[in-house]
Amino acid sequence: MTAISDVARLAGVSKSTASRALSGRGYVSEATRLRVVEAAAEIGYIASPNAASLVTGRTKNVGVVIPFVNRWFFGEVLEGMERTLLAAGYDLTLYNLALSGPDRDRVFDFFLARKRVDAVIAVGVDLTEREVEVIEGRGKPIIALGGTGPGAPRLAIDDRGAARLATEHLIDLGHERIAHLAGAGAGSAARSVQALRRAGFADAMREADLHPVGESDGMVEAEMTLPGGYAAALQLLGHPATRPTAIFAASDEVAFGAMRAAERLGISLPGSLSIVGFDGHEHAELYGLTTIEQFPRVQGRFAVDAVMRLLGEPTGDADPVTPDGLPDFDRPLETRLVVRSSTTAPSARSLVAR
Amino acid sequence: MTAISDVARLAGVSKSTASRALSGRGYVSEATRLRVVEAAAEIGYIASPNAASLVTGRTKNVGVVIPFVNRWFFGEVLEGMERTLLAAGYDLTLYNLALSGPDRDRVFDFFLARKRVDAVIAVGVDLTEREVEVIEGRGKPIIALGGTGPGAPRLAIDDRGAARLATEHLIDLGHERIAHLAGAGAGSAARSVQALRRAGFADAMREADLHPVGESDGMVEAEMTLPGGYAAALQLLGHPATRPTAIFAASDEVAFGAMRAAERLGISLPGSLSIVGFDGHEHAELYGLTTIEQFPRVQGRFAVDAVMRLLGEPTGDADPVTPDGLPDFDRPLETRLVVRSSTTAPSARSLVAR
DNA sequence: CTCGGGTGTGGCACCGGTTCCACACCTCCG
DNA sequence: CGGAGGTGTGGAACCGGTGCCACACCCGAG
Repeated sequence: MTAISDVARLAGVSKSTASRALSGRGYVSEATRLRVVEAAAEIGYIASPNAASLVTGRTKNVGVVIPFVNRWFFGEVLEGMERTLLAAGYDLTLYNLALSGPDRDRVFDFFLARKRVDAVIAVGVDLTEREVEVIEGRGKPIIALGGTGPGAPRLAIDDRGAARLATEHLIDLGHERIAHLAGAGAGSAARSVQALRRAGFADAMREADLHPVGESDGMVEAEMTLPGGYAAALQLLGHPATRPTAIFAASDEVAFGAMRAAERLGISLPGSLSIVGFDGHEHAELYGLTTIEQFPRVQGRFAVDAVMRLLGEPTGDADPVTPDGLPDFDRPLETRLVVRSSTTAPSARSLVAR
Repeated sequence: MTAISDVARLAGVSKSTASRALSGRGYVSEATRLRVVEAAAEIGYIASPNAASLVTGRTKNVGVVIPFVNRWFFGEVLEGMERTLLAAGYDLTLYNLALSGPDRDRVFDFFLARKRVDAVIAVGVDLTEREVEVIEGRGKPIIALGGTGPGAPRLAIDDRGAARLATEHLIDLGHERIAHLAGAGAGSAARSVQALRRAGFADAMREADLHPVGESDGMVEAEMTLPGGYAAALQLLGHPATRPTAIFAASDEVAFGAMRAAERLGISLPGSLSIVGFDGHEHAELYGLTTIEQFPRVQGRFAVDAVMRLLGEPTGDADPVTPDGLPDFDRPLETRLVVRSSTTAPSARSLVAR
């Protein structure tokens, strides 16, 4: 519609001067700069990012690959990223891919490979080497937030250590019959994060010389949702004889489902059953859930800041960097155990029942 | 990196022939088309969308404005839109704007006004006339999904009618002391949708000649979240003398909060209190919540289909259209009352206590 | 006074595609 | 047999910016 040449004509200067005046690069006298800016405002000129990208090779757009938007953790991360990107003048293009398969390949080989994004952030996705190569081969940074997989720089919490901490909290309270509601990797997403949390649970149990209750090492797989936790907990708590006195759930949503299942079965909380979750869900306080807090909104911001650094954009300084100003991919992101009313020492009766 | 001229050279044809062969427009002999396609595959050529948009004016990118990502309804809508867009070969650029103010203006005046999106979908946003004008003035379609406000074509449920239906369900069960947990418009988002639901509640009460309980016409404002519903319900249920026997909550999340508050106060459900929600949240079944179901994932698909129609793209035929093949913006989207265990007739005692 | 360097501006090529137009060729029909 | 019309291809302009380069001017230093 209105191009920079229109602005230039109206301001009585050349295209190049108009470009310099509007972008702030190169020499322009203050007087002409003002004339150009006014002319631009007068005709409602807005630069075409396409044309600019074509020559500069920068799109000011970041692609975000995320398996879910409607699980609390992912939604928070996404909101954190979007706000930070918007503030930096960047667009966020969303690729919501739940599964592996042709759709996933199409996203990496076509959508992300085109020159439409400057960088890629993969949230909770186990990237394959090939996927990382496709993106980096086109000269774009790709970073992972959570998830596992080789190749890409990663920002992540210490899932194994945090899971161990959660389990140790139960052990310290005196529990001996402890079960783990482990996340079942729906699709490929974040499957191995669940494996890390399992390992942390096993670490703590082994060290305390405790045998997990029930079959399969005291772990029951649950889909990482509230109904998933409910179903798995029903199964786990079904037989009073083998019932654990405490549960470590792989996520708060799973923990909420387990709480609901206990309620349904008439098991009082925390009297007969302690539950600890993982995430720091916004409802955890209301339900009195002890949990490992992580801070997904902040993580989203850190991920964007890291990408901005890799792209050479100026950023704030609140995020972790190494001394040379690059993002610090080695230091784990912050987690914190928050003890609430869902965990307590096991009752005398349940200890005897052992 | 690799441009179409490289492909052309390798295939031994001109740029224009290569372009025709790859895009499928214009005459190309089958033999040359094959040669070009092979050459492209050989060097891993992927067309630059920027260059194409520059001349065609189409970006194959849709901007989505949405106030929250992390509330169930909005998350579902977003996932529905993203899948549908991806299938159509379109990108989704996300603008998560919770509030009015300079950020919001910046999104409309700068981000959306640029030639980077072909169309805009605003979800649960009360668009101002100016905002619609900015987008349409640049020749791009803008449609609203839910929300209110003038100007833009809108796809929406019948909020008022559905709220009335929910309230009538309680009245039909015999309740007379009914309260409404009304949504407080956090920021500007969807405020007036909450007003429509209030009006539907009032319609039903008036028609049944019932006086709402409590001050302010039996309505207590709640933030549209679970903790919001909890806090508001604590307030509403605090005085046994004025306690309602039934609550219509403006959303399922508010209803869940109210259920939690009732539990905390020792009010048995549904014996002493019936609750009906609004949305058809994925946890409603598990908590036995009677609710007005709507289908946000499908709504997201419909919204995208409507935009595709406006852009002249071929689409599936599952969505509502008028006889002339344009999106049907007049027919309300589907809702359905689903009765579960959270609603029942009031107990004899509570009727006497009246 | 001359020369060097900083400042301000315009011309022009270029990014990577699409599309219009001209042209060549072939076929079919009157 | 000539012309109309369909098919296949290349040349070149163009989309809307950016950035290199040349040039003009001014000022201060030698």
